Amino acid sequence: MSDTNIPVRATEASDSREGCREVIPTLARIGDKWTVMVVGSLSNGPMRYNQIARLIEGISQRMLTLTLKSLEQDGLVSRTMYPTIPPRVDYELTDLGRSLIVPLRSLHSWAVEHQPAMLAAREEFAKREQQTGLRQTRFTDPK
Amino acid sequence: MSDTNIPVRATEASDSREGCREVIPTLARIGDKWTVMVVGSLSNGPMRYNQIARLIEGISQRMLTLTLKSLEQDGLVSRTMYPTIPPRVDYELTDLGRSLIVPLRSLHSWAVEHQPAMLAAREEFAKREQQTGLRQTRFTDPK
DNA sequence: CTGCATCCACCGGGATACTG
DNA sequence: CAGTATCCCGGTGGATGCAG
Repeated sequence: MSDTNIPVRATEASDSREGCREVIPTLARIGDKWTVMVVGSLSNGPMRYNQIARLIEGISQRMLTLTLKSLEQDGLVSRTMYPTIPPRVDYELTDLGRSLIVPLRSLHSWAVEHQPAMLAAREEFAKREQQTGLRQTRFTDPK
Repeated sequence: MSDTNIPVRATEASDSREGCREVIPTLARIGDKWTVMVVGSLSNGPMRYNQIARLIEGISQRMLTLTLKSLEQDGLVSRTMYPTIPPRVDYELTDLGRSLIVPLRSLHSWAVEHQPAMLAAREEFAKREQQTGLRQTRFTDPK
């Protein structure tokens, strides 16, 4: 028995491999910082445009508008306009949008739990860098 | 009864708001498509550089190298070099890296389950766009 | 085979100014 | 208040070439 070299657990292989391809588009849509921030803000209930803007602080009008619009397109956020003067617009998570909070929480847990480990790993890596840097393999002269 | 307008569930408010800030750095690191693809590929066991490259197909050397290096920095992937000729390098998920699969799965589930809903929402939105487009509010003339 | 270095095109996103 | 339109810069990432 035993073949040449391919130890793939074929059972799960395609699952994990193909599986991750499916996450990409979703991740591209909902994975950027502004989207996460906006969804996070709206998770407390409906909000007006400027409320969100002030809450997030650092986001540009442009990005807020774009983010909200794309969220609306994807059916994650609903937009309600009151044609009063001055105008008022409320944004609110849809059921779909709220359902997104679940995986987001999962990510959040992981982040909180493992952030320290990652930072530690970074520093450790930096040190190793320096050490091996002494006998660094330099092909071309540093300019 | 009923007050003016602020229905905030203050209990969870800061949690959700502050909470999402913590996810940002993590998301920035592990949230891009290449990282996800690489982690997904490695979830089946250790792999060599070119194995990954061929498996992912579409990734440039540059991006693969950069992604792997940053993953190594963060302690998510371990790198083992065999100074043979030709050289051989194995990449493998660390425990930390494997732990990442959990939230990734969560995201994957959500993606698979709600992708259709999002697509549907998109098309619906496109239609509404057209309709309201007739009485579109155009301030400046389109050049 | 594994990987760095360089050049370069693209566009994400900030600042600003203007409209309804 | 709630956006829209424009300019513009920095970073992301692809293609190529070269070295251990």
